[in-house]
Amino acid sequence: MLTLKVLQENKEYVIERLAVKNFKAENLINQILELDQKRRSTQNSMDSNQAELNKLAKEIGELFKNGKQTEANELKNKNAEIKNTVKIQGDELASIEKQLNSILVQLPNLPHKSVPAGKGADDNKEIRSGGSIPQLPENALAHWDLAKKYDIIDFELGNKLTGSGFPVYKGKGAKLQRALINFFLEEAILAGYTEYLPPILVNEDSGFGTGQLPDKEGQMYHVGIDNLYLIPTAEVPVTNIYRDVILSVNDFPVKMTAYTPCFRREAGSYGKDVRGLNRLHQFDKVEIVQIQHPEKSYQALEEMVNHVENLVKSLNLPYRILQLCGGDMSFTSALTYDFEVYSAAQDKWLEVSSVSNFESYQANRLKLRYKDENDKKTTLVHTLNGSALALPRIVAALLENNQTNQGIIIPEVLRKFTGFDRID
RNA sequence: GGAGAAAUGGCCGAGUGGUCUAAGGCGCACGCCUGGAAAGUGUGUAUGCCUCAAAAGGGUAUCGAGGGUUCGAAUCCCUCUUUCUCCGCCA
Repeated sequence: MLTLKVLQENKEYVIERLAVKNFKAENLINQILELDQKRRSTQNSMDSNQAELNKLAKEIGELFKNGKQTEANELKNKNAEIKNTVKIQGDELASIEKQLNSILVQLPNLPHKSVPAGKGADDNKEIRSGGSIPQLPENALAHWDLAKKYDIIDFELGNKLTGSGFPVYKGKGAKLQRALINFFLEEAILAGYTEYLPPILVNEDSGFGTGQLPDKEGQMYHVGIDNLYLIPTAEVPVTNIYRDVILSVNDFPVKMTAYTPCFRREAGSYGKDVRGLNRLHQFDKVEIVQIQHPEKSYQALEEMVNHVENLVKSLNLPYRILQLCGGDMSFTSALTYDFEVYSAAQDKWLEVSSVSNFESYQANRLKLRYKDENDKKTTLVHTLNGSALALPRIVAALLENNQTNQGIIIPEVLRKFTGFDRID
């Protein structure tokens, strides 16, 4: 969430920036500033009452010790009144803080200066592209047909076991998944990321820390009996490793990677573009996360974009990189690049990665700070993450683009992980 | 799942109602000492919020978390969480 400080000091700027995300902030900010005013005066008054109580308690103690019962009892009466006031003020303060917080979390992150205004996907800006679109044979098939032809992914079986959107990978299809996961993890490790294997169920605090709760509650599967959530991305457990942590300057950069399955309810997106692997309820993904000094976070973002670009390049997939416009960006992001690969038989661009800088927005929720050696103050860090990469759409594009009459050709870089060079 | 024990600062650890403004040690930082280092020695060493133009300073809260008793709680009571030991179950 945004800090109170930025709202107090740069109200007009915040309103202007949030308009880029098509968000009208003025009313909410006014409410916040008013509540904050109340919070401070209440706290101020409560603290001085409490100071008075502490002083009286000491005096009463002294009087008892000296055997002056009567005087002690007089002071006790005086005490009771102040104590009651403190109690009322404490309740009031808690209520104000609760209100304040509930409004504060409704404000999205400020988009970076470079973010273009826009309503949706059509207004995203292409940064660059690469690879070449393949010439497919006349009888080219979409990946769901190829999956059936070579018996490597069974969508109907997933329906039987769980429901739609939970495919079953089989034989070389299953091994291809494992190979991709290994390839992506190895590349991340080579790039200096530390591998983690985190839990895939998280508690409410973690969901709040990275911004999934309370805004996107309906998008996560919830295990009610234990009040836990299935993660929609490894970002959640991995970033939360550093919840409530104070780093020192020489801890930077923190670079972490993790493979996890990801679970998304995708409520409201039935019907369109959900065929085959295009949109699933469970899928595999390798994620990269960085925790950075605020001055270095945009440099880190570029580094992460380059990392992801090298992955799609090495898989020989035609790709393009988009900078998202304000209207298409997530609630928590300050700047996002999306990667899309071209899936030739479907004739579609498919999003396979999203790389974002959250600046201090998540850090503020996470209470993730660093301490400067010189001024001894704590400052919020910047957090970033990106998919590197999400598997299903990569598999879709690989199957479709690499189909030949002799089977599906496995990209060179994957062969040491698959142990085979084609699916036939 | 059942029974018992425990949770204190970066770490170890003392502390069973007021002198806790949390002993002592380790670590770390800075100084002194030294030719340099070690040893020795001195000082400092948490976080949030409020106050202050800022800094300094002051106030307040925090001893696993949340409630309660009391004029006063690290200390007493209740609930929860986690860890350890034993029992049960189990890949």
